[in-house]
Amino acid sequence: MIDTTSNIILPRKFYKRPVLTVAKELLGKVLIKKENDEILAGRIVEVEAYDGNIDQAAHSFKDKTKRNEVMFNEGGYFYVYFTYGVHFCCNIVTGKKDAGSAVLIRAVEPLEGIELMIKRRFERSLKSEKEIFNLTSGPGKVCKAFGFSTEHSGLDLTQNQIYLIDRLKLKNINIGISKRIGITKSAELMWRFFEIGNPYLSR
DNA sequence: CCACGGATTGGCT
DNA sequence: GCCAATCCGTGGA
Repeated sequence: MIDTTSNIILPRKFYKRPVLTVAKELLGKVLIKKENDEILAGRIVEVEAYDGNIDQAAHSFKDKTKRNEVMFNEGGYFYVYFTYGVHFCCNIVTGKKDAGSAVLIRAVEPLEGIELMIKRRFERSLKSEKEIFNLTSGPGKVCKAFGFSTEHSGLDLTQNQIYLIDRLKLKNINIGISKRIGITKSAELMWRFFEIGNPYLSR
């Protein structure tokens, strides 16, 4: 059980730093979504950085539009977009206002509200024990399990509906680095960060 | 106005 | 491993 009150809600200044710094430090932090009587929580284990200044794969690489405008906020806002006509992906906006940078949440380790996540994601119960590793192991899967959609895009992560916490018991994380998955532009950038050996990673 | 492709996933060959 | 699903932003005619 995660204690969501005595832990520290990540403050604005955490998010306003450069995207690569924030991306790496997001590993191990806990993503929380509070609903009426339910709390959903997952420990972030895989992320990718996107930076509109130099990164052609970022939605913010071109000018501000209705779709990408949230990416131009200052750090600490939630950016959710719809893709392939099927899936949502959620991001953490970083940097100063108009930086156009964000971190994609690619995978989390489910901690709390797991039954509700299973219900939303599979619309049935688990077929096997190991299916738990397929629950939140990809960006679209995380959004399905948590119920994130574009209606949540633009939410302030320093408020108490959707937010991140730093657990008091810190543990060293073995960080792996690779190219980002599923993109063709700026594909050479090594901007994917993950916890080596964690069983909840994507793919 | 139309055609195309995408920060994905799951099912079928 | 390949490919359909299925919406929407973008770019060219």
